[in-house]
Amino acid sequence: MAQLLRRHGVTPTAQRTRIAAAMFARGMHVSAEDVYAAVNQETTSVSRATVYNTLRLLVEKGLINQVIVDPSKVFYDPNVSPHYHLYDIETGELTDVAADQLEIRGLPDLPPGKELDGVDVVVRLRRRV
Amino acid sequence: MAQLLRRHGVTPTAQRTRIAAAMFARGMHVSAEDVYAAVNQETTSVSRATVYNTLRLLVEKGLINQVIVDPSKVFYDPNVSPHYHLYDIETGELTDVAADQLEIRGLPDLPPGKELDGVDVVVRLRRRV
DNA sequence: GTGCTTGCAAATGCTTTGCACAAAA
DNA sequence: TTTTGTGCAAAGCATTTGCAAGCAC
Repeated sequence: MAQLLRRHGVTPTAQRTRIAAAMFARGMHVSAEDVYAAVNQETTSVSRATVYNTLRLLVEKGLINQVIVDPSKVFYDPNVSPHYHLYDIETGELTDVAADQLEIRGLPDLPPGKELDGVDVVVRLRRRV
Repeated sequence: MAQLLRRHGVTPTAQRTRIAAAMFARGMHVSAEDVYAAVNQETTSVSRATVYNTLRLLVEKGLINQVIVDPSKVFYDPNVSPHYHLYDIETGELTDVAADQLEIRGLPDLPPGKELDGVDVVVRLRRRV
């Protein structure tokens, strides 16, 4: 884990290593609060400030991604390969869909001077009525 | 405007009419704070609470949509026909793309007991380097 | 008159920041 | 030793809520 951090230009402190390990161990989409809870399961040893700072840093360095699907909080995703999301608007459950399953055609011409940063696709689900 | 509200099952009070009018007049994506400012340009006459309550109500009743692209605040969109978004991550500018320009294929099978609520597509742009 | 609406201010919840202390280079 | 990281508590912001007074039907 320390290797991975260093390879991405992040100094691997004890706290950062534990946070990154927690993210990749779950392999799932988690909120900052989830990470805070996971890292501090036994004893409280990593502060909220450090959790938030580190998550921001890991996003900057490309180790994880932000997922913006819920207006009330941000999710973090250790899967940085191209993929899309299923989001259950009732339970909050967030699931990956591999990018090669889904084909998008007809992307419009981009405005001049702009380039593509990425395409987010969120398929919203609800309980069948 | 009052007609429109009534047709959607919303009792058209003075405040709600002004809020809805402000939304549709701009025809653009706005935040709650933008609406609050627009409605109170001259004299302060609609409270924040009412702006937030009314926007929530208009979303419930299907007159407008929420757009979730920015982790720090929600945008509201008076365009409820199917369409996607271009989002400039640097300027915050949000632009519509008509749905018929873009084709999505290979949507995965939905989990049992769930149905589609909608598909959000956000094309993120950045300044070309 | 009864029930929905409004507005104020207070509360909430996620996230960021200031600053002193500790650890890394 | 000079820079970088950590933690606490406080601050910040968008949004929601409790409650009393006002309007709709």
